[in-house]
Amino acid sequence: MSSDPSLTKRRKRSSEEAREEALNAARDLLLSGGPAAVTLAAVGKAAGMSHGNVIHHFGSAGELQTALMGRMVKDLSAVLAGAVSLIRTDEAAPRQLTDIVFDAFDEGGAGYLAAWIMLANAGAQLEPVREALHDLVEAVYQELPERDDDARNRISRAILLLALCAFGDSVIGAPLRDMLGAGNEASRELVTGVLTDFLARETVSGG
Amino acid sequence: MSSDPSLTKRRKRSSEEAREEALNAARDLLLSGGPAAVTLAAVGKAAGMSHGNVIHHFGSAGELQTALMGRMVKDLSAVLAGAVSLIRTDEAAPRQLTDIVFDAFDEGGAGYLAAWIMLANAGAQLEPVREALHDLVEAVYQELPERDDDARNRISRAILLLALCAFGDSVIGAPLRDMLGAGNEASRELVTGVLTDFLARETVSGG
DNA sequence: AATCATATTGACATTGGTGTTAATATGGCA
DNA sequence: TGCCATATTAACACCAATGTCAATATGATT
Repeated sequence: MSSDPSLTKRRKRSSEEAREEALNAARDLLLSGGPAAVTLAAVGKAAGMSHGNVIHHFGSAGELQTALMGRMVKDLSAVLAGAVSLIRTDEAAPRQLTDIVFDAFDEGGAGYLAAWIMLANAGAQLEPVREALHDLVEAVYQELPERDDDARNRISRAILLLALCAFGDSVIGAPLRDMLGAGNEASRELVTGVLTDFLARETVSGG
Repeated sequence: MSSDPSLTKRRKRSSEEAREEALNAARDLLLSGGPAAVTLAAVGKAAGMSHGNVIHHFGSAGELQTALMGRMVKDLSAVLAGAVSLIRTDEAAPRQLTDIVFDAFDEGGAGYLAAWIMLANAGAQLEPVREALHDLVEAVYQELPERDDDARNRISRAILLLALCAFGDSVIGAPLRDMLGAGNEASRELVTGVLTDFLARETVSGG
């Protein structure tokens, strides 16, 4: 009467598996319920383990937060790196670049995460993004027919605007677009237009 | 030995004064320490009252949060309304408009607040901003020499981009600009340039 | 001055999140 | 199969934040 395999009391995962499942649960909780929803008990329940076990794998609640931030920043960096390789192989129309970065920020929850990081005064956590952004600027730059300091500068500015808008849109875009009577794609179209201008202006000097 | 006026044990403010002082303290705490720093005890201490008194004036911690959100949204709306009247009197160069909105988001802490609101799934709190944005679009629109649906649409998009960037820059702008080697004014200059394009394009059709 | 409404306080109870520990089950390995 | 490292758990103590309440001080009004 106690041999039902579906009623297994415990399930022993590897340390990495346990961490990964807990981080996935924590991420879902953050996106659905905000920072306050990311508690040890809630994460444990969502991941199918006791809250004590979560502590066992991360050390403390704070370190769980840090790990979550680190993983999502890593994901964002990976997506940006993907954009880099795409740019280097394909011709990567501005709209593609826009979509990649926008998707990275809202699908992966990177926007909410970044906002959380900044609100928590943990801006240093974003550091790994620096290299990814740098690579992205460099990749776009290398695609330009005319390369000089001014061009690289222009690309940097374009990426800055792209990142600002992608972040902003992921966090507050929905209500803002609604207030302004703009469609779902409005922000992306807008940024794509600006990017196109920035990239097409390589023959004109100054501005 | 007990007649020192500076040692007054209690100070009885009006209900409105007490609320205002508590909200100011709560706002400062939010900006300096993040959402987690806004506790009844901390707010009370910063405002010079007991935490019980804070509850007495707001009803609960949640209602304090709601009140804080409401006040800061109201402040933001007021700043935007100020931009409207400025546009209607002065000629309001794009850079002025940029500065007003950017300042509203980072000086008043509206950016952090909006991020907090969105993270907490309280997006409905932003509703009062709708009218302010609408008025702003209308004010800029009325300044255009050539007014038609397309022009109004273009203004809406410009305001959307302005708001997205102002919000994004106030929350995550500092680290992003640093990563991209851009100066403090980079975001504003960038947006001003785009705004100028949007406003100057009134003679050209389409795009 | 006496009265009154209420802003204010301190002490208490409660709840929820965090962290600790000892005991237990699990899966790999010899 | 038996052993062992460790993932896992339940029960505990602890603390911080929230909320309640009775008592008190304060400023205004009469």
